[in-house]
Amino acid sequence: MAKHDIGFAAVARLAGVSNATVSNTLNRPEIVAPATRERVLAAIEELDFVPNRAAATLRQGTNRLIGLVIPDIANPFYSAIARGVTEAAAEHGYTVALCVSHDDPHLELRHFEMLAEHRAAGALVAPLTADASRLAQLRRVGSRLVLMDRTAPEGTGCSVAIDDVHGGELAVAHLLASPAPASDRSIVLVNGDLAIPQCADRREGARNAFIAAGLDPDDLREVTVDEMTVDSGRIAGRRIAAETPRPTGVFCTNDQLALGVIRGLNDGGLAVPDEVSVVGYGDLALAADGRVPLTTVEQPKDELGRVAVEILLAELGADRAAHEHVTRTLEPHLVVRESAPLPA
Amino acid sequence: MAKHDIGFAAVARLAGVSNATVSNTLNRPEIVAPATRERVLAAIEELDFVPNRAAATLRQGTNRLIGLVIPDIANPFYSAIARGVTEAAAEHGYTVALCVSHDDPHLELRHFEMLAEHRAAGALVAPLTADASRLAQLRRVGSRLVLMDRTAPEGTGCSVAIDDVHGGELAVAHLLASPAPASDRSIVLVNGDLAIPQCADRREGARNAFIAAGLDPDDLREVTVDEMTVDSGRIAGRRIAAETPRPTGVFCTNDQLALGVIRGLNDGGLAVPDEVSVVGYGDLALAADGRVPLTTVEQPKDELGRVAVEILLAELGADRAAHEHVTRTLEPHLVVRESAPLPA
DNA sequence: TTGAAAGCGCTAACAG
DNA sequence: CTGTTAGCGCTTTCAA
Repeated sequence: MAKHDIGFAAVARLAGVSNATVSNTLNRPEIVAPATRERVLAAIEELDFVPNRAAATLRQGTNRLIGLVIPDIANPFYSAIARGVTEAAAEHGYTVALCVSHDDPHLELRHFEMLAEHRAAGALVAPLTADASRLAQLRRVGSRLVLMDRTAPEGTGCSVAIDDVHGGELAVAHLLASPAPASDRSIVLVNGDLAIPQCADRREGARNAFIAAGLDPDDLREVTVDEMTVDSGRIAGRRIAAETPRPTGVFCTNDQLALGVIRGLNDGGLAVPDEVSVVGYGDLALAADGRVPLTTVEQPKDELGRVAVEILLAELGADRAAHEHVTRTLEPHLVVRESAPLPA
Repeated sequence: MAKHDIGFAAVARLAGVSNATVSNTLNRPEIVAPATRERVLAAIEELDFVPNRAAATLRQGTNRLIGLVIPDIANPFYSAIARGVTEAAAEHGYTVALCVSHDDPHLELRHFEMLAEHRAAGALVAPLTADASRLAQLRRVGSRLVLMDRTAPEGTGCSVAIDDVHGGELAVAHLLASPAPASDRSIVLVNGDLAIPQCADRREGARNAFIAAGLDPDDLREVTVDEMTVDSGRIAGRRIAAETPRPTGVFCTNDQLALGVIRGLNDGGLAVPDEVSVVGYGDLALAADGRVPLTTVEQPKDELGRVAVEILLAELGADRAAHEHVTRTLEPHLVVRESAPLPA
């Protein structure tokens, strides 16, 4: 990279010091006499010297590199996390290695091997499937891991997650709060596979909202879709429009689904929000700009990424043995838009 | 990362070979006798040995690491590129360092310094602003660069771009092709700042379409917005709805703008596509799912990323001096949806 | 086909 | 506060 590869030796010679002093000016400037420091810095400038991190990594056994392992960078949920991660990492002088797993265990493992070869300081992982054995496999690599958007089982490691139970509760409480008495309301939950922890949590929150309102959670009507996409949402929306009693509110566990449901409801002759309110989840960019701006639960994705970095760095600082695993939970917020306005 | 840091020496001892042979087994297996190779591999397995890339990098002076430098990873255009880049890089055994510049020249420079310290093989850069001096500064770092979504000036380096002139032409040709004779049509271009090369190119394409249809390009009506957002689009849409003659088609140079324009047009009492057709640009996820599915120009973003990686790797393979700079141009495609349907 | 040996550039004791 | 020194683990001639 640097033209003619210059090392500490050349800088030291030009500055008239030893290379230990060059190292110190770079890594612990405070212990170097100001005058010496100036001379070294001048020599560095003069020679266009670029320190070689590979050498430092080799010597120290660890690299200021963090792996970010996610299923898909084009998915806005993950790319928002990635933004938080890159910002926080840059602030701390760490480089981020972007590893996209496409949720392929083989690929994911290869990424971990690469990170290990680079002697990465650790990795932030957002696994799509909860497969415990895979996570165990990951930890086996020995690297420090922080799980994102998933809670690590009992002291197996650090993690940051979003409180989806609370998010589900916010959504349904809002649907229940509208003018008519709660008992007259009929709410439908459109959800994905309950094996996905997020789906199960959001449902639990929805049921909690019923309980808090003095209703029987089993009165929550549920529709399950195979894929959490606009298209399946639309099909679900049509079906819901045809059912009786006509629902007063629909909570979809993601925004794509909600967008589809609104269309499906419209297809079936129901107006949103005039006849039915719809709440989504996730607050994707498309939420605000759909045919009806979506009321949705906003997840602090940026913060999730930032916090993951901070937890990892804290873990690195701690004594290997002394370290207590940390689990942080972030709170989502309701963003009220037209698809489910505030009660009048 | 590896438990107790094992090196070639330990593997060599266990396999009863020298460490040169271990190195060869890993890097040039074909020159090692099969029996020997087996023994080495077994020892590696046995010891859970993870090679140390820092050592290799130190020795070789270069790292199998590619920097991806973009203004914003949460922007779907860039995250789509990132997907192509990570896929292609992984296929070639390269690691991707994600560097988000927020279009801050300082930050960008710091990222380049980091890449240089890591002895990265090169960097793929998508600069938001075309500032030539900044690009020159980047090349000064000495690293191999490939510009993305921008054409490198005359032999200054490699680049991959999308043919936005052609894209603009596709969009307006489609608007002009609808049933009524071309001469009865009135087209409005809603565009951002012409100082942005993409905006200028798309406009040029739009004018080319007029010429191709035998019309005077100066008859293309133009509206310029400050920001290319949904909100400014909406304002522009309202203004356009109030103008006479009423336009038959509107071409917006990005999808956010198009979404806003549709709303603004609706606000002004014009139905899309019944009274006015609207074409966007970019084919973001939100294009398909807005209030009216958007006809738009799809940019091959994934491919842009993949091609950038390939160009970089080709450049690395070539002799430093012998290398000819490569400029590739990718063709966009029109995706026809409801906002501007095919002529009946 | 395999081995011996010389560093790559940096850090971290330790001594001065 | 600064210098000396001994590697970190790998690649790469050069010989055998």
